[in-house]
Amino acid sequence: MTDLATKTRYDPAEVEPRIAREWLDSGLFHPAPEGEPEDNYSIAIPLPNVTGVLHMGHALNDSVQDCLIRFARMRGRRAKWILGTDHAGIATQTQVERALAQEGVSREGLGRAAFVERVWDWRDRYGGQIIEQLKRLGCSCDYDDERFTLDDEYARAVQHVFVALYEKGYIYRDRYMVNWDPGTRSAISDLEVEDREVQDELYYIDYPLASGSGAITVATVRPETMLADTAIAVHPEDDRYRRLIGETAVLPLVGRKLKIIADEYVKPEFGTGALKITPGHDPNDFEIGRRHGLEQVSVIGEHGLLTEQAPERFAGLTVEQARGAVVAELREQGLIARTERYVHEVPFSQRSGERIEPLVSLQWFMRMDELVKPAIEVVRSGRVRFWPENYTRVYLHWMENIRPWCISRQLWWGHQIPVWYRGDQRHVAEAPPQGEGWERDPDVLDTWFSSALFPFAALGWPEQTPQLGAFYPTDALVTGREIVFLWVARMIMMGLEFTGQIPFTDVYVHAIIQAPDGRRMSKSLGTGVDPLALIDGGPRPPAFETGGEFPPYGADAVRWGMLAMSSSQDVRFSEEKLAQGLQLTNKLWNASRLILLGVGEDARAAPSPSAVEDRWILSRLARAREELDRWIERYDFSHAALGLYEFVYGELCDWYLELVKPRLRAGEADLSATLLHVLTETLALAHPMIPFVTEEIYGHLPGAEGLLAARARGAGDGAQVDPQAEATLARTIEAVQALRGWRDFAGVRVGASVPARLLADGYEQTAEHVARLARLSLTEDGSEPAASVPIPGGVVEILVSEDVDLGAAERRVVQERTRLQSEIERAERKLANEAFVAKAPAEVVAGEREKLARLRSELGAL
RNA sequence: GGGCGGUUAGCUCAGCUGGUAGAGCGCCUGCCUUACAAGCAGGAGGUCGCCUGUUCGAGCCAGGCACCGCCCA
Repeated sequence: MTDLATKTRYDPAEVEPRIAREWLDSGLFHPAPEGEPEDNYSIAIPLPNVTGVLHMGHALNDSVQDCLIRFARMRGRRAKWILGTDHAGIATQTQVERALAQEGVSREGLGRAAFVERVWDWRDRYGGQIIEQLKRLGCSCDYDDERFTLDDEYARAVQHVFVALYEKGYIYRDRYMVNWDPGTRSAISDLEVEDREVQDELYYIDYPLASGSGAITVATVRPETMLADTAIAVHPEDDRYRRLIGETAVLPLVGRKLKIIADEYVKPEFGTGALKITPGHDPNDFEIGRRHGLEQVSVIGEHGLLTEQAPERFAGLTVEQARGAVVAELREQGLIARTERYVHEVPFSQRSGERIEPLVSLQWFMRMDELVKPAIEVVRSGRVRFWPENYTRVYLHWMENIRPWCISRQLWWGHQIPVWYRGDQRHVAEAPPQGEGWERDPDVLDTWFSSALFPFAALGWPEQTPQLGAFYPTDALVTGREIVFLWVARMIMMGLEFTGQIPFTDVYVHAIIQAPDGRRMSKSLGTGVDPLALIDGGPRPPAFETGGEFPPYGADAVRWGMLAMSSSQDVRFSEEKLAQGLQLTNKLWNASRLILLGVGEDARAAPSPSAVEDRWILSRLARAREELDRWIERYDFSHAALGLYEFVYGELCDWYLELVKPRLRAGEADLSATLLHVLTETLALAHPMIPFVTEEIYGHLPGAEGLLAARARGAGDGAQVDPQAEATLARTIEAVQALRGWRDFAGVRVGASVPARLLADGYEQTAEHVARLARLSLTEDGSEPAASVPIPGGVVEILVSEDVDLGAAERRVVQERTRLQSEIERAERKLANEAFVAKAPAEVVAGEREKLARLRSELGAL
């Protein structure tokens, strides 16, 4: 244990590993599966990706969750933070493929079984990294009960769900337009697609009319897809083209006959007002094609190469090459009327960064229209609440417009779809079919399909396990807004469908920590911060102005800083907040030293107020606890963090400890007991936010038993609000501040004790405090005052002495008089305003009158 | 195109139902005062993005504008 007497600075690097070990060994984070979910408290962690390492988003997300978990635990609830990692299909597969590529091996070369084995190896070797990092942050997850979404047990839950939904008719296979990601060579869901602005070339192409009388010109940014055109569409009201509706054009280079159709989707003002329709390669055209019963032609295949359905000379080309070839031929034939620059939004894969190729392909889909209904209901009715609540509308809007979910992925790493085929036969079941010749569907499920089951599958569902009985439904789900749809909404739907219960009651959507440039932190832009570099010290990201190294802030400072930054809107990363957190830990450390080195070995914590300041600090403590509780219950962590800081600095250290120092030196027993009590309770208040330093200090308390983390807070402390003591101390503090300000202005030497008379009411119990903290020597002497300083309830007259600069004192008086006069004028003007007196609420007017009276008497006293 | 949020001190952010603007950092001055110099005490610094309105009174309410960010299509 750290030596209190000599260590004047709190040293997180020395303390944290030791405390972390104690916590883990204690078994505290691994609660027995007992009791009822209503009494217990649980949170399912947003599954970190096995390939991942901690980033700033986690640091905030996990600081919040641990604060909630520790808070609940210290209020006597059995608290479980459900831990797991996600197999992260695409991300993991890509990472392993990249590693293989270095060895010159391809996934295909290796074969599926061997490849999957390699991924497992990789996962076993590197997959635990983020879990170790959570321990470094001090997170009190249930590490003894960790899930992986590809564990056998979990996989059974996933298959069970697939089969059940299939049997209900919610899961089906269909040819449909999907977002094909050529980078990962898989379909991806709408939610994994992002639009980016791109500058393209808009080509105007003449399509000759079959009648031979001229041509119709269409505009397109993707001329290569013309090879798959099956119609031309115009707006039904467009006079320029009305006469052509029903006619036929001839597709250049291919010769296919294209019917000219009318559809309201076409915007007459865009391009020429005539739109080539390519149902096989454009989502909007796909819909139009369905409406008009058009043929679908696919000239682009899954590898992004032109297929045999294209004219032979194009087959096998890449999309890029095909565009060049098509444009060249069209030019040769004089069919390109003109081109122009065109800036527009184009879908890209968030996974690979490549441009999405919309393709029609055979995929598995999930109907959401039925599942969505109860999931909308539970949010509408408030059984599931969003914090902040405006996410309710965002959620409902998305849910009300939900579309089928493409759940199959052309990957090898993941939950392989439990469907087998033999000729025309299809077997959908958790177990493989009997007999020869069956072939399993090669696709795997979207990773989010399995993570949607996490809150209950992690607890052993579909078995009715004790864990499930004790901890499901969970209480809160803490997340950034980017996965509200990807994950939160789907968990609610799956939870309701399969357990008949909401998976959690509260969804807290927290802020996003931005880089100093006001944008999302990004590794590639060099604006990402590694939380471990903040804890241990390490290089600042290249894009940071200050450069150099982060000092080692320690886990508590990082956690406190994260919470302090976590307001309801996005915030820029603020290293100052971490520094403030470090100051707080250090302050607590030193305040504890003062107390612990001052009280006797045999002192024990107990509230034993014997002076007004004792009642005051107990009162403030009670209030601080009440406020902190309320803030945390409302997921307002920045106020909770700052409120704690304010209590520790502004009340405990700056005033209470200063007030009681003489009594502490005198070895007063009641005071020792009270001090220990106040310290213990303060540590308990602070612990959910800054667990390490508080646990460490707790270990030094005489008579302390067990772990602070396991201690119930506020247990039998009798701290209560005492308005009388608060009023007394409020005026005492104000008086000291007024006097200190005056001293400084009047140039009184710092150490000098100034003779003065205290002529004010309400200082019966605290006159000595005022005198000591403002360095006055109080006297009844009737000599002429050099100055008089207004304080609440009266005035302090400063007597003439060699330490008082009379000129400066006089200037101070003049300044003060001017200020008072202008305030008096303002109040008088307000009260002279008949409209104000007549219409403002009576108490406001009365308040103004009181203020005026007070100002006048202060002016008089000068 | 639709929607949401933001704009307050040099920086990062608070500011509850409208009643003369706050914190931390930074800056200035003074202090190594026996818990803490990663500290203590004191101080300077704001037309609350712009315009119009409602009101006795607007950072807060309403309408408009500008810029920034995010979400959905």
